[in-house]
Amino acid sequence: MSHKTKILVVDDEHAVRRFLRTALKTQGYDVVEAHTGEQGIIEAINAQPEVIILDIGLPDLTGHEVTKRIREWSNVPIIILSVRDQDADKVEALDAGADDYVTKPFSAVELMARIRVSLRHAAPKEADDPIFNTGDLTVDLGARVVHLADEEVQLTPTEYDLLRVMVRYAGKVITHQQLLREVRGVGYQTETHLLRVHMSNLRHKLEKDPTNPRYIVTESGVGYRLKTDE
Amino acid sequence: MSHKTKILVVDDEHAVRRFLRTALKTQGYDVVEAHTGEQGIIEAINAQPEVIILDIGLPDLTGHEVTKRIREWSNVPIIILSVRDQDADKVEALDAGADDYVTKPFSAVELMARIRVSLRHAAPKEADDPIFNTGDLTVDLGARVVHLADEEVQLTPTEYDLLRVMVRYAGKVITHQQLLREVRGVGYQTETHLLRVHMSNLRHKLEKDPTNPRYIVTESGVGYRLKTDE
DNA sequence: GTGTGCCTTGATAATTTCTTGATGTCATGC
DNA sequence: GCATGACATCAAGAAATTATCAAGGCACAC
Repeated sequence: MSHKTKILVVDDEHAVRRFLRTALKTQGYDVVEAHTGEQGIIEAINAQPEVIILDIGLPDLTGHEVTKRIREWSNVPIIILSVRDQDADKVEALDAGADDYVTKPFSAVELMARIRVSLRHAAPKEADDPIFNTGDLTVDLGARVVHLADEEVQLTPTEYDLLRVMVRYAGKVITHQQLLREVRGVGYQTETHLLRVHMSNLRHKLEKDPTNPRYIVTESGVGYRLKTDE
Repeated sequence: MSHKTKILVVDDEHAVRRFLRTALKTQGYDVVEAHTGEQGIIEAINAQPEVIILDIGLPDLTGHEVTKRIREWSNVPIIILSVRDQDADKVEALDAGADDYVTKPFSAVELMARIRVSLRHAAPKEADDPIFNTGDLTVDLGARVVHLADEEVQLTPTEYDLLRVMVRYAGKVITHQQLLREVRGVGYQTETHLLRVHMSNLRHKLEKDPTNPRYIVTESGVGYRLKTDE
C-alpha cells in the first residue's frame, strides 16, 4: 500500500503506549505518540492522523478538553480510553465529540475492531469524483469514463492512459518521452512512432476535425498538450 | 418539529422493546419495532430509520446476518445489543458492519449518548434507496430480487453478488480485481477467468442480445461497468 | 443412491487492442 | 525544384483480452 494509516496515541503511561504501539504496528498502522494533552493537540495538527486514541486521565488537560479542542477544527475519529466505567463519564466524553469509549483494561482485538469501524466512517469522503472538463470534453477520472457532449466515448487502455496523463498536466506541454514512460514504462522512450499512432486514434475519437484539433494540440519537436478552457 | 428522528428497535424480548420504546420516546425519537430478523430487515427498508438498534440473539437470524443483509444496500448506523461480552463476538459484529456494540445490561443514558454519536456520523445527504433502476432492469437490494421488465430473473448467489457490486458502483468502471475481491474475498484476485464465465452467464440472463450488451459493458483491459440512465 | 443446481476448470472461438511498416503531407532550407 | 525532418494516417498481421460452450466436481435434498 502506498500510504499507511496513521494513528495518534495520547497517553501518559509508558506501558500503555508501548502496548498500543506494538499492537497497532502489528496491524500495519503508522503510530505517532504524545504524553500530554497539549502535545496531543499539537500532534493532531502536525501529524494529521486518521484516528486518535486518547486516554482520558492525562496530567495537564482532561480528555474532554482535548476532544473539544480538536473538534474545533477536525472531525478525525477519537476513541477514548478510560479506567472509569461510569455512565456520566461516557456520556460526557461522547457528547464532547468522542466517537467511542473503551474501558481499561481493554482487549486489543476489540480496540482494533473499533478502529476499523472508525476508519470505515471516515472513508466515504471519496464519494464525488474528480472530474476534468474542457469544452465539450469531460473526463471522469473516478469512473474512468469519457464523454464528448453527453456522448460516451470508448477508449482503449492505452488511449485512456494517454488522456489521463494529459489531463493531469492539462495546459502544459508533455514531452514524448514522458508520455511514453507513463504509458509503456521505461525503455520505450524512443518509440515516438507508437505515440503518434495512438494519438491519431485518440484524436479521431475525440476531435470533430482531427486535422484541426481543438483539444490535443501538438507542440512540434517537443510533445503534446491538452488545451484548457480560456 | 418537522421531522422526528426515527429509530428501529429489533429485539424479540418484549420487556427490552418496551424499555427502549419508553426511553427513546422520552428523548423525542420516533420508534419503530420488529420482533424478528426478517421483520427487522423489512422495517429497515420500509421505515427508513436513521439508526437501528439490533439485538444479536434473535430467533430466526443472527444479528450478524441481519447486519450483513442491511449493509448490502444501506449505511444506516447499527448498534448491536448483546448479553455476550466476548471479544470474538464484538469483533465479528463490528467487522460485519455494525457501528457499535453495547453489552446488556446496558445503561440507558450511555445508549442514548451512543445513538447521538451515530446520528452525528450519518451523512446528511444520502437517501438510501434499496431499489436500483436502469432501463428495464430493476434490482431490489433489500429483497434480493431482480426484475427485467416486470419479469423476475433468477440469479445464482455469485451472479447476484456481482450484480450487487456493480449496482453499488453503478456508472463506474470496476476492475476485475475489485469484483473478485468483493465476491470471492482476497486471494482470488488472479482468477479473471471465473469472472468471465459468471459475467457471461449473467449477461445471458439479463441481456436480450448478450453480444451487444445494454447494461453490463466490458471495459477491455480494465473491468466491467453497469450502465446508468442518463 | 439419484437428481439438481451451482461453481470451477479447460478448450476454443471471437473480438479488441497493439504494433509495425508503408505512404502522404507540410514546412523548411539548399 | 529537391531533399529533409517531423508529423499524420492507413492498413494488416501479431498479440492480448474476452466470450462461450462443455464437462467434471461438489454439496444438498429427496
